[in-house]
Amino acid sequence: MRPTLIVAKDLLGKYLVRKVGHKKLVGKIVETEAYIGPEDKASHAYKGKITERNKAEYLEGGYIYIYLVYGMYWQFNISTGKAGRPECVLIRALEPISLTKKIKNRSTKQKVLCSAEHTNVCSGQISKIKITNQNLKTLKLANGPGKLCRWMKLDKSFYGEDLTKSKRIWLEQGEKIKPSQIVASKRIGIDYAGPKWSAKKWRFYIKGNKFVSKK
DNA sequence: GTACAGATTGAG
DNA sequence: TCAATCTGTACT
Repeated sequence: MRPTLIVAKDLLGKYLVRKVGHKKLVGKIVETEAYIGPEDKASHAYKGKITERNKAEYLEGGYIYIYLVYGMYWQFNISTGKAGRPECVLIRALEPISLTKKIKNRSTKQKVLCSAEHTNVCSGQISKIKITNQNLKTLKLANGPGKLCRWMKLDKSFYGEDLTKSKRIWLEQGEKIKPSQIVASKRIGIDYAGPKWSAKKWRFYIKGNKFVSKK
């Protein structure tokens, strides 16, 4: 079983695929955070706490731990480590891949304002397109942990599901991210855990990617 | 039983 | 800057 911090970095560039009806939503993982309980004060499993809400965090690696925050947003986590060890990786942002075909058709008449490239894997084809500022706005559907769950229609019904066996959500290899492209920084919104834990650079994102959540 | 903060977001 | 909205936890 691989260490959680390694998994958090390896997940960058992978494609998260969600099947809704006959349609597939595909998003490239561009931002993650590691939570390593029971030592980690920012973890829901701090001091080995187990509740109905967080018990999926104790599952062996590869299961879905999903929960509600602020009464309205779902947070999508993947459990890591051995069974009984409360460790997980929070997926914080996705770059929408499956939408670019639509965008591509529309962008032909628009001036290219942004030089960022975007990979299109619709219909199994891979091609690069230019992103305009307007397209960028349209594409920012999953640049935050709550937003990506809304986009992919993820909720409590996925609680404890095996990501390696599910027919409605799974991971694909995606793109190889070089270590030099990975930025490590402080985790977001956990200052209550105190300086020792909030200072840990356990948030990882792809350098320069336009779909990383703000800050 | 009641009070309250929280791994967020978007509108004003 | 703040409201929306709900669950676990720590109190009374």
